[in-house]
Amino acid sequence: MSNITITFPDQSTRSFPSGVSTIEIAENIGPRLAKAAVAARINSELADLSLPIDTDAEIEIITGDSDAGHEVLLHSTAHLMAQAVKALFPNAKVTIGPAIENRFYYDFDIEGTFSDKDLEKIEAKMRELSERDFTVQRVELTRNAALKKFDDMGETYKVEIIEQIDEKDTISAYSQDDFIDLCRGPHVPTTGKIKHFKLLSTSGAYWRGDENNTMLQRIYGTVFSSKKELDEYLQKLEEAKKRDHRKLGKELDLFFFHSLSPASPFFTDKGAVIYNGLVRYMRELYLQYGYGEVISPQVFDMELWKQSGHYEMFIDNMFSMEMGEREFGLKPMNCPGHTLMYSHGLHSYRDLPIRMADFGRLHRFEKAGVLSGLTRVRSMAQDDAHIFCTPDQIGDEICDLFEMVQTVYDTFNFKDLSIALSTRPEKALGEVKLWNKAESTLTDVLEKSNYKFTIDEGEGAFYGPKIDFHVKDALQRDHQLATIQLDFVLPERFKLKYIAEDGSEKRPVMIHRAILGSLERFFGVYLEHCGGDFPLWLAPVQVTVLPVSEKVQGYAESITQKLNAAGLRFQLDDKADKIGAKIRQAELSKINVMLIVGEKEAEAGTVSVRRRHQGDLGPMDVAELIDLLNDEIKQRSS
RNA sequence: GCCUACGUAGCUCAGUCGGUAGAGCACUUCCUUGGUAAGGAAGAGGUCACCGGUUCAAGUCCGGUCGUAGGCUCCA
Repeated sequence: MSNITITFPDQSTRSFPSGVSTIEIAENIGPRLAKAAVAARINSELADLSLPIDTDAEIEIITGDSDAGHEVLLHSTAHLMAQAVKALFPNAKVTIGPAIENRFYYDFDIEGTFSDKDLEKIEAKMRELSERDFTVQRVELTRNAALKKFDDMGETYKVEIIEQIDEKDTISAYSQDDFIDLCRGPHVPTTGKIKHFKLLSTSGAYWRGDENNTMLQRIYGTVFSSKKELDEYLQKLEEAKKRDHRKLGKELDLFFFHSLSPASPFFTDKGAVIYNGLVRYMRELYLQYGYGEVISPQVFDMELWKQSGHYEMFIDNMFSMEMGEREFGLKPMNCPGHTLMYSHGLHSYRDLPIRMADFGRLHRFEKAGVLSGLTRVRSMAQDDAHIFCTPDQIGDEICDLFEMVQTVYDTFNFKDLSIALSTRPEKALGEVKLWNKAESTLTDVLEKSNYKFTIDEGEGAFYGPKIDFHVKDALQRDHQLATIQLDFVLPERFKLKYIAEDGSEKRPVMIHRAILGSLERFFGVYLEHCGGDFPLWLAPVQVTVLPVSEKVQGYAESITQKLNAAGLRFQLDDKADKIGAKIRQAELSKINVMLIVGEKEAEAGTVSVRRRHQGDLGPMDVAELIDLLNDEIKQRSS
């Protein structure tokens, strides 16, 4: 038998007999590597560890703790789960079971549904199947053989999938014990490699994601290469639950919902301080960047929405009302109203760009099933603005916007900005020519900027392409916040114009843009990001005065008068509680600054300062403290 | 909209086999006047989401409605 040369990622080479498998190579290198191995990469192609290699090749041994290995592990665990389900529910039909980020799922067509008890049983069965350590065997089939095999088994979904596989592609299946599943692979060599897994939840899911198809039963689960990683992941899920903005919103008394106005938040006085703080901050930036703020109507004759295209594209998401002869629509967006404001007067090219900001309340009738806390609501406001400009002003405007976005995200301590350009969707208004022009303008500006960006084909708004900004929060979750959308359609529909240098009438371009996005959603995302520990400038209660006993009530009141005069948001906790209880209460309410005043302080004319999560900072002069706090507020430090 | 789960005091949650409702925190009052994360006692607080059905009897069983939550493109 001849020998072949294997090249490793570090470029070292070794000779092996032809027909050697990656697992044999791994064993040759060391038993620990062989144990951790889940798959191989042979000449950059993912493959099973058992695949015989008969020519010179570059190989990489993939372990479960790498990204590629984790994906293999996730996918193999989905198979193990399918095997367990088929063992416990022989009538279940399998469909698909891919790996997704940190999790996997598998959709089954079964009579009835899976209960939590079923999940436990399935997980127990999976443990049993894992311990029996079956060999996972790859089989390659001809198209007809595959069709016959899965048809004989009654796996109609698999038959449907095989029918759609490209005739040129190899059809493969993987078996473990008596279970066989159509799959491209690769997979772990034996079921015993799958140890640290947990089933997470069940839900309904439509076959191929189409609500006209059969509803399948989906089970989500996760798996890691070590118990430590699994525990860390589960812990992260717990942490996310603790920081859930709905939970924090209730605990900190910031907002609530009522069934008589579904999905429409009520912000309490405390929540409104934060909400208005966000608005005030944006207004300051507007002043700096040359925006003018307007106030526009809430309700418009349907005529407007017909002209704008919303009637055609968005009516299912609009609140509407009939009043006598006329039909009105509650505005879901500000843009059509803004075109009316633009058209109210004549504009010279000298007036452009006009940057029209509006915090107007918007209503969108979102489907009941998609509503969620503050992140998906029916009543909201945006830090919305429309920029009316000439086509050659677009570049400068977008550069300014990039700068503004960066400033805002720095203020809120959001790192890891990523940018996506979304292009023309299937359901779109306007000529393809206009779309192409808009898309190439945005691509140009993006390429000139230093930002990295990806392209989301077909994800644009129906009136124009857009640039979306994503950030990562404190738990590394991705959120889309800012958006910049180019629009050549609305100006056309509303016949907007400006008088150009040569006296002719020209069509302006509209840029729709929001930096925080919806204030409601931003509120929720930021609440989770900061975990309820708001910076001083946004905190609903900035300072609380805690008298040690009733003897110093008068002195405590004199302190609150000074705080009041300094324009700070304060509280006085003059309940008959002991100081420890008052401090505990203030810490739980996440109040930034606690001022403890007792007889010592009253005599010296000072306050003892305690900052949230920091403990006792010692006595300080009140005037001095107020200066420090006002500085901190002015700088918006986080 | 569809699937599943849930809805009991302001909040967090018990409530077994169907027999008319409970705790802790918060609240009110009283005692305690204290020094950096919970002093003590008493009291008040409920149309068990809503509507209907079964039953001698429903928080509990059945049906419906409303609301809330997790999902519903991530190609075998």
